[in-house]
Parts: sequence; C-alpha cells; structure tokens
Amino acid sequence: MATIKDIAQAANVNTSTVSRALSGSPKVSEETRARILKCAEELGYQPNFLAKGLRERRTRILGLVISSILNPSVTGIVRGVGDAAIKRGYVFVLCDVDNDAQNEKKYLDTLQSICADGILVATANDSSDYLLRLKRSNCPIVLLVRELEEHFDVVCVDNRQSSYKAVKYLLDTGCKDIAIVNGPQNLHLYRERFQGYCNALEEFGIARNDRLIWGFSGHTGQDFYEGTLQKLKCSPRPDAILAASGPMGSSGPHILRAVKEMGMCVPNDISIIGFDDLVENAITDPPLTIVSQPFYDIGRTATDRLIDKIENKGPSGKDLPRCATLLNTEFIVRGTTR
Amino acid sequence: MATIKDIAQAANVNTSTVSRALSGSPKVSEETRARILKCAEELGYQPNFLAKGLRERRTRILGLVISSILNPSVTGIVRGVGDAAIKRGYVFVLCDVDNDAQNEKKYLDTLQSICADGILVATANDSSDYLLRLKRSNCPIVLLVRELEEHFDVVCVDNRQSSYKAVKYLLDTGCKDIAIVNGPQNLHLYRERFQGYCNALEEFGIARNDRLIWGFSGHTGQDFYEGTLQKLKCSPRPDAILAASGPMGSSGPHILRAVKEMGMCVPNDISIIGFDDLVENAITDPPLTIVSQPFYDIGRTATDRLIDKIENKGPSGKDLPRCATLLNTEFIVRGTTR
DNA sequence: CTGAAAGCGCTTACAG
DNA sequence: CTGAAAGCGCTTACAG
Repeated sequence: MATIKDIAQAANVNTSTVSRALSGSPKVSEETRARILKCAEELGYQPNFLAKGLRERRTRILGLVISSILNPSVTGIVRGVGDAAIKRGYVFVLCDVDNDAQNEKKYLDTLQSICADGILVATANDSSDYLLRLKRSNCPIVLLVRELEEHFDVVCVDNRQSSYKAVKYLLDTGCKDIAIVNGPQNLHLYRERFQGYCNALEEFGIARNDRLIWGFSGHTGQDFYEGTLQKLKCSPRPDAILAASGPMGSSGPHILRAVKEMGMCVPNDISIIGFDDLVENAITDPPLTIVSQPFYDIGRTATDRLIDKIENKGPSGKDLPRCATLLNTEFIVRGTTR
Repeated sequence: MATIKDIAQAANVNTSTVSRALSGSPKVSEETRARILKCAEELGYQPNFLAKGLRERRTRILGLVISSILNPSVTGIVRGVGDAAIKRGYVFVLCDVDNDAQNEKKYLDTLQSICADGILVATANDSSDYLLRLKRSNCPIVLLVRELEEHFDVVCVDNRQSSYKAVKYLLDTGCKDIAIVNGPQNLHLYRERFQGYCNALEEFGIARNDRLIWGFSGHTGQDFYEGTLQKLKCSPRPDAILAASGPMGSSGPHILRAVKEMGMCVPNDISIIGFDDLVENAITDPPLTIVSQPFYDIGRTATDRLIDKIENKGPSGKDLPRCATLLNTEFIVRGTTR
C-alpha cells in the first residue's frame, strides 16, 4: 500500500508537507496541496491508522461489550452503535462475551491492547468491579442498558417508570391479581422493574403477594414455559402477568403458550404484558402488548456520548461531567391486554 | 500504560531483551526472563498492538462484513466468528452495511486503513467487483453464506441440494402443486434454491408452472404476508409453499399467517416449509417445518479458514489453494408439513 | 545471551 | 510556506 513517503517522492516534497496537506493544515500553499492530493489520489493512498494511532495516541476504534449477540434485543443496539460510530469516523470491535465474566475479562484486556479509544459496556452488573479499574486507568467508558449505581455515564430507559406504567394499565383495565416474572435481582434494571410493579400496586392499595412474584431459574424459552405452567397449576390463578424478564429475547411468547395450554383465554381470563419490540412478540396470536425500549437510540446516544468524551478529553485532560440519559419507553397495546 | 521501556528500566536490561523475553524467544537466560516477567507483571504491562502491528505488519484484527445485524440469521454467524477469532487471538470489527453498497465501500476502505489482516464477507453478490480489487491488493478474504462463481474461498451450504430435498419431501408426502417464494436472482444462493426446486419437480415429472413461482418485491414481513394473500386469491391454490426467501429473518411466519387468514388448514390443505432455525419459526402455531442452516458453524469455519490463510502467508508469500466448503443443512420436520 | 541501531508510517514542534 | 528531526512502542537483523 502507498505511504506518505511514496506521495512525497511523487510530489517532490517532504513527508511533513504531505502530512500537512492531507490533514488539511492551513499552512501549505494551495498549489502544493493540489499537487499532493493528486498524487495521493493516483497512488490510491489510504492512511495507515496504526501509524497514525501510534503517533496521535488514538485509534478511532471503540469496543462494544455485549452479553450475547444471539439476544435479539441486542441487535438494535449494535446497529445504533455502528451507525453513530461510522458517522463520526470510528469503528468498533464487537465483544460478545456470552454472559461469561471470564470472556469479558479477556476481551477487556484485548481492547486495551489494541488501544481502543473508549468502551461501551452493556453487561454491567453489581460485581463489575473491573469496570472501576478500567475507569481509573482513564479509559473513557459509557454504560448502556444496564446501569450501575454511580460513577459511570449511562444511557438506558427508566425501567421503574416503564414497569409502573404497565402495571397501572393492567390495574386500570380491571386486573387485580397481577403476577410478575421477576429477573435476577443483582441487576439494577430488574430491581427497578420490580420497584415499579410494587409502586403501582401500592398506589391502588393492593398488598404485595409473594405467590405472585415469580422467578424462573433457567435461561431458555422452555424454562419460562414450564415455569409458567407450574405456577398456573396452583390456584388461585392471577388475572395478569407482567413478563419483566426473559431468556434471550422475550419471555412473552413462552408465557402465552403456557397460558393457552392451561385453557385460559387471552385477554379475557388473563392479560399479559411483555418487554421489547421484537419480531417474536409481534407474531404471536394474539400479538403481545409490550413495553418497547428504543434500543437503536440507546446504541446511538451512548456512542455519541462516548465519542464526545473521547474527543473532549484533549490536552487539558479534564473529563466531561458524569451524565445519565434516560430515554423513553413506548407502551404498545396489542392483543394480550383488555 | 506501562511500555517495554519501563520494564527494561525496572529489570535493568535493554528493551530488545525485554521484547525477546516477552515473546518467548529461546535466546534469553531463564534468570533474566524470570526477572523481566516479574517486572512486567508488577507494572501491569499490556503489549501495544498498534506498535506491534506497525512493526510486524499485522494487527490480528479481522473485518466481518454483514448485510444487516437486525437479521436474526446473521447473529449466529457473528457468534461463530467471534468465538473462532478470540480463540486464535484475533478480534473483529463489525461492518453492518445495512444492505447498502455505499456503506460497504466505506467500511472496506476503513478496514484497509486500520490494516485488518483479513476480511470475512457475507454480502457478496454478482456486482461485488470491488471484492476482486481487494483480493488483487493481496488482502485475504473468505466469503460466507453467499457464494460467488469463482475466485474466492467460501463457506456456505449446498442450497440447491437443501431446496431439492425440501421439495422432494413435499412431493413424497403427496403435494402436487408446490409454490416457491423465490428470492432475488442476482444472488447465487437463490438461483441455487430455485434450481433445486426445479430439479425435484422434474424428477417427479411435474412441469414447472409460472403461476407457482412467486416473487415478492418488498422487504418486510408485511410485504410477504400481503403478497401471499394476493396469490392465494387466485385459484387454483397450491397445496404447498416453499418459503425460499424472506425479509429480515424468515418469511415462514408471515406466509403462515396469510394462509390461515384465507381459511386454509395447515398442513391438511397446504404444507409450508421455511428456512432457518430462528425463534420466530419455532413459536408459530403450528411450528414451521424448516431447512436449518448451521450459521454458527459457517461463521466458525470461515474464520478458521481466514486465519489459516493469513498465517500461512509467510515470507514465502504463496497463498493456500482456493477452497469452497459446503456444510450440511438439517431438515427439521415440525407442524406445517404432513 | 545481550545491547545498540534501524525502521514500521505517521505527526508535530522547531527552524528557517 | 517548507524541511529536517525526533518520537510514538515495538521487533529484529547485526555485532559482540
């Protein structure tokens, strides 16, 4: 591949001048610049980001750490990150850690080695202490989807509010006995969703009932299907289910299947609300009423924020103030609620 | 971050010696090596891949060019690529081109700039002439999923055979009037699937009928749903549909919905076979009979092949011979066939 | 077995 | 406005 040296030779100038001309520096005559640009064009010059990065101490490479690319909720994020990144001249290395802390550690080391300019982390949980180490080493980080109590910039949705609104809708449409499929409580987001559920009940003067707080251990759709069957075999049955947690993707379809199998009619006997605007939630019969998270926007916003942090961290070295962005969810009423 | 220079200072040796010790060269005494390793450990040394890459002319960064990350068929590939890459010490930059040739061009330039060691391309079509240019510039390339007539290493499935087998199954189970939802014929893979369809019909002495060769123009599930409705309004109706092409993901669920809406009973009145083992194909009622492509293995195999090409292209400079790998599909009978 | 030197391709003070 | 020099962090012939 042609280098700056080849161009210098062809244009009969010093490499420094080539470098200046290419970077658009004002201190180079229009005449020389034109000549240099022409040579660069002819030689099919592509700058070497490695050399550039080594010198400028930046690579325009980001890292995106995700729990699992097989999770359809994640793909919208990935698209958003990619769009925002390329628009600003960055690319990203995808770190698909498959819900494994060991993998995550390895990827994070690798990102440091390739001198990623910053890292987007969608896998934060309460035991993500290495994130603090990373941050202390001065690596720009933005969290997305999953929030940590403090310290980090984050882009996500207001999970408490979303869940609150969903449950309020159920209560407003006459449901009284609302179950929640709860997620792992070491994740801030599930604690928030649970809190929203509790708040809505409280507002309607309904006591919380452990019988209605479901937690399924497995990670597959089948686990949620079987778990729901099990729960429905105990009477009294609930008249609504908030599917606040799921396997890869959404638990809604699997819960719906179990409900139908138990001979219950949706939404007459029981209402169901799921999370996330995924294909699988749209093609059930009836299609699921959902809380929709703006995954694309989350990815885009987080990336823009990260690049802002990177680029505003000039020689002055002072960071941007911490900032938490809560995007709005959309409540989409379809066929599984009254 | 600590550099080789810091270690040299701490261990009181020359940087060359540090470099040798770290890379496991035999020509350094055990004693010095131990001392150096200890210092490296203490300083939390992480090699700088930029500098390393600049010097060694390799980055251990791959590019993965995909049509759209929103397509669930693609995510299995991405996972396979990631697993194989990290196992061999590589990472990859995800280039999600959103089915846009302009984006693709831009990403490809960027990959060259960051000196990617090789590129995996899942977006090849008959007008991918830039791929030939790239290849001529000596960049290792492996195609996946989508084949080109020649020149390139490729990992995909035998689409003709898969489609042939599916249609043969329909014929064996008594279907006679089999429609195919055909894909864009500028893609080798859809030509192959169509050929397999034709071959099976021919084998059973059934004449091909244009009325049964459906091509839908849009790219959404709704387009396939409406297209199918339209087709079914003309009599006589087919007694089977091979959904050889789809929008993002599979067309199976949308075709099934249209069929049911027209009052047809599946599989009694009509059989349906879809492509790909996606969640959306598994949760329909009845669940779809499908041809399943081993996406994960495709990603893994292609990546291993690419890295082999990269690493065997030593100073000798001679390439590995071209190689096309056809993995097997699996035919999974579920509820939409007799 | 170890060190001093050159070089990968770029940028940027420093002179002029 | 342009050039010569130094340096980013590493590796690798070349000496010794």
